[in-house]
Amino acid sequence: MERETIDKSHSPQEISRHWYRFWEESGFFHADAASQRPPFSIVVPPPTNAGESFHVGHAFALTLQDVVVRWKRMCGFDVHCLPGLDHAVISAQTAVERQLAREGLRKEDIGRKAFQSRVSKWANESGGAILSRLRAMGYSLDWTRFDHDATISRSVREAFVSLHAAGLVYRDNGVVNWCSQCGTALSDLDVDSSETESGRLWFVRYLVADGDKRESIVVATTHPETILGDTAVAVHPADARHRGLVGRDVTLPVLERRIPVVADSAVDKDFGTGAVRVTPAHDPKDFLIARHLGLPCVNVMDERGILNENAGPYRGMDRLEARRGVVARLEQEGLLVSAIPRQISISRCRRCRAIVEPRLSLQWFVKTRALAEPAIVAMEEERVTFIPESWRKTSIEWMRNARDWCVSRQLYWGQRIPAWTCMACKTLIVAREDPARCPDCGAVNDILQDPDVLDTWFSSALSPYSSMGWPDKTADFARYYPNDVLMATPDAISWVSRMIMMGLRCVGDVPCRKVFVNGLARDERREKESNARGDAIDPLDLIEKHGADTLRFTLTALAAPGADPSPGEARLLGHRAFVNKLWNASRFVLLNLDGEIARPEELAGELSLPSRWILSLLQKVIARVQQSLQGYRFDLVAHELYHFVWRELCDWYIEMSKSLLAEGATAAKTRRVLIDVLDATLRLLHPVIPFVTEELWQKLPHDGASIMTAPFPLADASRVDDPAETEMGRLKQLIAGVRAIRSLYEVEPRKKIGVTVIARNRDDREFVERHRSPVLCLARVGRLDVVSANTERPHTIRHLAGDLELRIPMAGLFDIAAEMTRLSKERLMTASAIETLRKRLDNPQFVARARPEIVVEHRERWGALTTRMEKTEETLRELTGGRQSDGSVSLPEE
RNA sequence: AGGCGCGUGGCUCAGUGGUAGAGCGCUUCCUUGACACGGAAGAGGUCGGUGGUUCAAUUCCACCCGCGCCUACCA
Repeated sequence: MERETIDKSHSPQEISRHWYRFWEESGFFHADAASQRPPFSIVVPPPTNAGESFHVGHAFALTLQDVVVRWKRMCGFDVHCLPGLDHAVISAQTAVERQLAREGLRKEDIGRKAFQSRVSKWANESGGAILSRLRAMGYSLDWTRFDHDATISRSVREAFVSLHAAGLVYRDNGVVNWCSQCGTALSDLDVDSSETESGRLWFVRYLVADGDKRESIVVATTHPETILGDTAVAVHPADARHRGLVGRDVTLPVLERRIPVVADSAVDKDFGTGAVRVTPAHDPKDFLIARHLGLPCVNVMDERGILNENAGPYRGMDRLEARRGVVARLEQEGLLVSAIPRQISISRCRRCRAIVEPRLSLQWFVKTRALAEPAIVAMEEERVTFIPESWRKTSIEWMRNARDWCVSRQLYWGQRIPAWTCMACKTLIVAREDPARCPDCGAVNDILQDPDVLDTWFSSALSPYSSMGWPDKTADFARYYPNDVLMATPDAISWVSRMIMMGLRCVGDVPCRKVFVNGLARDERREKESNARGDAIDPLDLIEKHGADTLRFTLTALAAPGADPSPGEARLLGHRAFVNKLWNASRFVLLNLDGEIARPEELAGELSLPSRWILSLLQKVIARVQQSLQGYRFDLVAHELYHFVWRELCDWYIEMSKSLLAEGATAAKTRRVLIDVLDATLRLLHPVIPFVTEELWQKLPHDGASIMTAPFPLADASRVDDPAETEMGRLKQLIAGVRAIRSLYEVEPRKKIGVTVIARNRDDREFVERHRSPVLCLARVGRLDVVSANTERPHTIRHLAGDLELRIPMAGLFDIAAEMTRLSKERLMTASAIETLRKRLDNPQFVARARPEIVVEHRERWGALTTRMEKTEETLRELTGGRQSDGSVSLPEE
């Protein structure tokens, strides 16, 4: 048979590109709605196309997702998993506005149409960068179904119109988060309010109008410039200090406007002076008070954050300029009582980082509470389950507290709101199709569409079914909805919550049955990965340096529930070494295939101990890996396979196979076992490290076109062989025991030594004889004797390897004092272990109340330790005798 | 302030009501034909603190301390 050659190490870049193209061109990623196989579908949380592309957090969630996808596919499922990419309307628009600014232009200068085509171009480039990273990571996504614009806009209209008809979407004036740099409203989730800055709390005196000059009320404010928009001063109705002023007017400083003093229970009596200025256009709470009491609203700022005509002398200034002006004026007029330093929390736009201020404007809102109720019920009834479970509570909590969601954005780029106004009769029309005429007055002209677009998350929330062609009744939708699972990062939990609300409302079922939430990716400084900070790690750099398999294996191994992975350099190197180890184990197998190879059915006959042992172990590994995958314990999957490959297959089986391959009697079967075990191992590893496993699998004798369509291994109970595992355990202990003594006495690694085993009985003797060959080879023993207890020679190194007693005569000198120190330490350790057990066994309560098998186990352990103790003490006595004669002992050369 | 989570060897993390584990790092020795991205052997932890439940607590409970994430408030 002609076999491929294999290098000493592999080149991840080349094989990755090669195999990804092969998989994609072979159509292995496609879902097939006509398939007879059971369906399995996954919702992809779309990476935001925000120009910063794709960070480690995405790589983390998507890697775990691809592990599931590949595993399910190998288990025979027809898997539906599409690449996702959301519009990120603000980011896209901001990026293009910056480009324009460099050309000295504003979006208004080039017009909506031209602007949109520029954003579209930008989004394609930026999106392309993300999509190429998804490929580089090896994600097996169905690219043939990736079509993110055409159907989405129909889905969005359908959802919006039906929600509006049900009264769950409405248009109203409201105080919303306003980003004056982006020039748009933002939802609560678009705002980052974690930052504080040093500011001041100013105390300002408002004089009572028509009153005594001494009558006044003092209010506190952190934003003095907005007093220009005050329309009242509010106090608590039960506050005795101010009761007399309620109903009277005060004079607004600077503008000299008369405003009333009102009572409202929303005021906190204990804060500041207990009197609060009411600025309905710039504070959500004040807005509610004003609405309640019928107070006017005065907006003093335009959409760019510049003070407007309502600001009197400060018109045209920005906020800080106006603030300085107002403060100076108040000081001049003696109305500034005091100013104390204070940390003020500031809100920033998550996209452009500009400071966000509340501002009154006409917007579209989604009634979150009403949508949340059925979603909360669905979670409580476990129609959606969370992994880890605790996220359910977080999601419910989020839904309970969510305020109405502002979904309109004053942008040029994004899904236009399907609402029109008839200029003739002012009727508001919300419709699926562009209206040709006004349904009210019949006008055909001057029906203007709302200029606003929808929040990115509005359409993203629909993606679990919009991507399947909803609202059309497509075969995909019928087959793959609801999705089986959604795999998300923790910061997407509010997005997931909205998705569940929208799914239940729009299509009447949850978007997915399970939500898996992974840990939060951190950088090497253990800080949260952040796009906004701009120094996030680009997974592409890691891939180029270490290979996608290494990155994937690292992320998988770090995916312990609740743990926050940080794929630092050292960690990646450790896992890269594993990939290399696997490569070289495969190389060993490939280089040893010349010669007869037993047919699979021949393994049913007699087999060597190591072969029985590794096959038995493999079954257990398969079972544990399956179980871990089912429980989303990706960390355990990685650790299990790491340990099996390195610590069992390589360290023991491959080592022992060397002598088995050298003997005619065992060689053919050993080749078969090596191939079978490696083949199964590669298939087990394929979901985690797809590229290298494909490369190796293709080089090995194999059936089928690709490892990714090969069946995932199933445990074969008939191969489980506990006696073989026990026997192998004893053998490993014997070899390790000799090695430990060699190392302790710094025996030259090349030098062969002699070992005598003290056989207690026939069983011990036969055991050693049976395994003479691996002991000679793996422990570098030149001569192995088995003697009865009465033939032991004094003054040799004595060692207990498990239950076997070894005597190792050392060539040359050995230090009695050192040997005694070692044994004394061992005696001490053993004594303390015996003491602990003795105490328990002497306690009548323990014997009476502990489970009987525990008591038995304690007795057995106590017995074994006592025997060990006796041996150790015996040796110490012998050594003491030896020292009495000459202080050290010279032993004959072996 | 509230919700959730986390505190186990130098680092990152598993785990368990009854002998404390892994990977990386560290120490010593070794280029022996799969692999120096390697091999062999080691060192290293009173499992955050205090109480409680129990024959027995790193594990269960309570409180405390420290850290993280999220939400809210901040005139």
